[in-house]
Amino acid sequence: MSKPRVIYWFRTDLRLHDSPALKAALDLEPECLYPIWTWDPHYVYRARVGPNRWQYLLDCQNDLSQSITRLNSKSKLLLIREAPQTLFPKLFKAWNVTHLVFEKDTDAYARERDEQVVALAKKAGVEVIVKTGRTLYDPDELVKHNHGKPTMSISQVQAAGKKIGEIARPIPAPKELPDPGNTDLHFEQEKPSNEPDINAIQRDGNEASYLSLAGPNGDFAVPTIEELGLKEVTTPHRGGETIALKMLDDIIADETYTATFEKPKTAPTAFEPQATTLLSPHMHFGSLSCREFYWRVQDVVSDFKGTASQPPTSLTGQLLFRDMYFGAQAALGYSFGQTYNNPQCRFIPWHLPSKIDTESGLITGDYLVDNAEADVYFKRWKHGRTGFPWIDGLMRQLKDEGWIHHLGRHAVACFLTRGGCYVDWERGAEVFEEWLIDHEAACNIGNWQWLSCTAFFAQFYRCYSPIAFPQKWDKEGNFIRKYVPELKNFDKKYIYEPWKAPIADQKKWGCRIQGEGSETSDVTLYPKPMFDFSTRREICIQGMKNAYHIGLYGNDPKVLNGTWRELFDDNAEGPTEGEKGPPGAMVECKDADGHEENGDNEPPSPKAVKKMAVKSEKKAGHKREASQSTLDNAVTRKKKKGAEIFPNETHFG
DNA sequence: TGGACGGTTGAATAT
DNA sequence: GATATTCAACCGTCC
Repeated sequence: MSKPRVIYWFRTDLRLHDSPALKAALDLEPECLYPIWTWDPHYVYRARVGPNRWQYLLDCQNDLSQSITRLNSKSKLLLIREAPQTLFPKLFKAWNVTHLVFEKDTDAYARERDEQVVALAKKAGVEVIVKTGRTLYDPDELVKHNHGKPTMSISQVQAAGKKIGEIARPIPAPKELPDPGNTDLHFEQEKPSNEPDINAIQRDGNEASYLSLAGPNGDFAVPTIEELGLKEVTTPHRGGETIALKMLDDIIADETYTATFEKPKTAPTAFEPQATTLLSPHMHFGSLSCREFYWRVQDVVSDFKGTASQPPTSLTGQLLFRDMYFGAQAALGYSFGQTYNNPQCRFIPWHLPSKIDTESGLITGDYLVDNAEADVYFKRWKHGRTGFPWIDGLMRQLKDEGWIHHLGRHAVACFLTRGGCYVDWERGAEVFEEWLIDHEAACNIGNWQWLSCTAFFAQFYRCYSPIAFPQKWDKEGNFIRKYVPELKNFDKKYIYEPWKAPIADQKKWGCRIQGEGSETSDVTLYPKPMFDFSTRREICIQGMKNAYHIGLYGNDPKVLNGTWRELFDDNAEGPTEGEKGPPGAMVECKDADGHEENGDNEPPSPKAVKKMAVKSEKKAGHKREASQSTLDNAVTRKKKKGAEIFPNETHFG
């Protein structure tokens, strides 16, 4: 009997150390092992991926390929540019494959894809081996031991984990690898459709990833950013297992840091160096195993002489949160990523709700503008032009570097949703998906639900102040001086609220506080705050209180069919007007019009807002655009400029 | 059953 | 300046 001919399919496990699936492949003692990566059009065209995360992925692939070659000079990572669903049947035949091995992936899309691939393998007579390795526990096992329910708290994860048993010790990297065997591709490439191409906005060159199966040189090489047509890479953070293991070594060498780490005490304002480990993107791409991290930390903690920190605030506690979100996603599938039809997610009538495909019950990736002012808030938030230096600094760091501290993510997420803009958390999650180099769908979705108080967390009256909160760590405002350089000369007294600085001082410090964020290149200008924070906070808290009182969840029939509006006052915050409407929080009208300008640009008090809301006119057959007529006026003016500010926002509204 | 309690990371004020 | 208390009051879990 001939020896196995094995394809090892790399996906979210771009490493050689502690890979249970790779070990399973090698345990077959194969005649040949093909280490492959399939260039999935889902990632190229459908998921939101900015140039920085692309670069990180390419780093990981290059490093892995070199590591493979070090173990066997005939081998490397073979990148094949076709969708796995169409490629595998041809590949099985061409390479006479007997086994396909890969690491389990419980993401909603990945499950669908892998089910298809397994079925194709079965049809071709290829044996499939799938091993869990991405998380501390198999997410499906966590769910099973949590009474079949999504894991929604750390105590549930701990209880379920206890039943599953001890977390596995890491497996050493292989010392040798079999030859890959014949790599001829004597078959036609099936080019995937690039419609819709959600990543078009990430490119300024020609996207050439599918020109040929084995790449432009026919050598299966990792593509370049240029080949993918992507815009400039700006992050200083680089990927790859070699870097990841070095970073881990450095962390572990500092025993006190490792053993006494408490996440809530780390400073979101710290840079060079940051206060946390920066290992999250390595976890995402699998260039570092979470069990490797867990046990290296745990062994330091066990030997530590002082008082070590405990989960959930300790380093290992961070991994439990990750597993919790994976467990929630594993149980809920696609519905985890949206409010609509999600039994665990509270329904809040946020502004800028997602469009819903009523056939599938899934969000489309596009959204509706129920309120022009909220859309301006959202775009100014996204591009770091809110006029709140703490928020703008974080958003600029996110856009440029692809990483911000966890508490910084809290600050901007609270601000966009329940603590300022009252904009749908799904909008924020999409921006993070686009820009974060460590974007992990489960964790990102879960954290946005947490911060928006729609799941996992409920204390919506605990609201992050963009002025007071950062001062807990950075009274001098050094973070602001780095990421909002317009304000670098401002006195610390005004650094978090520069609009309060006297005009004479503003001139002296070389930056005037004026305008609405349209001047993006002029460093002598910084915008006025886009609203009065305490006013907006009151409006939001009232809105949350009201929505909590009504108490709907995403799978409520009234949410599914749109009759939830019967339960909300027409003047409540959000697209609440009328007794009937489209499903979810969808709205029929998109653009505000016909409002007169007045010169008053001051934010209204909560009382004034209430009064204006009562006065606002209703037009028959035409939904109200915003709850406050005066705010509409201010917005109409902003909106015209807004269209010029963000010319690239083609996929929005 | 209902009341106590915990919930990784608030803010303002008092000591 | 650091730490404790109060603020107003949410949810889900647990006994």
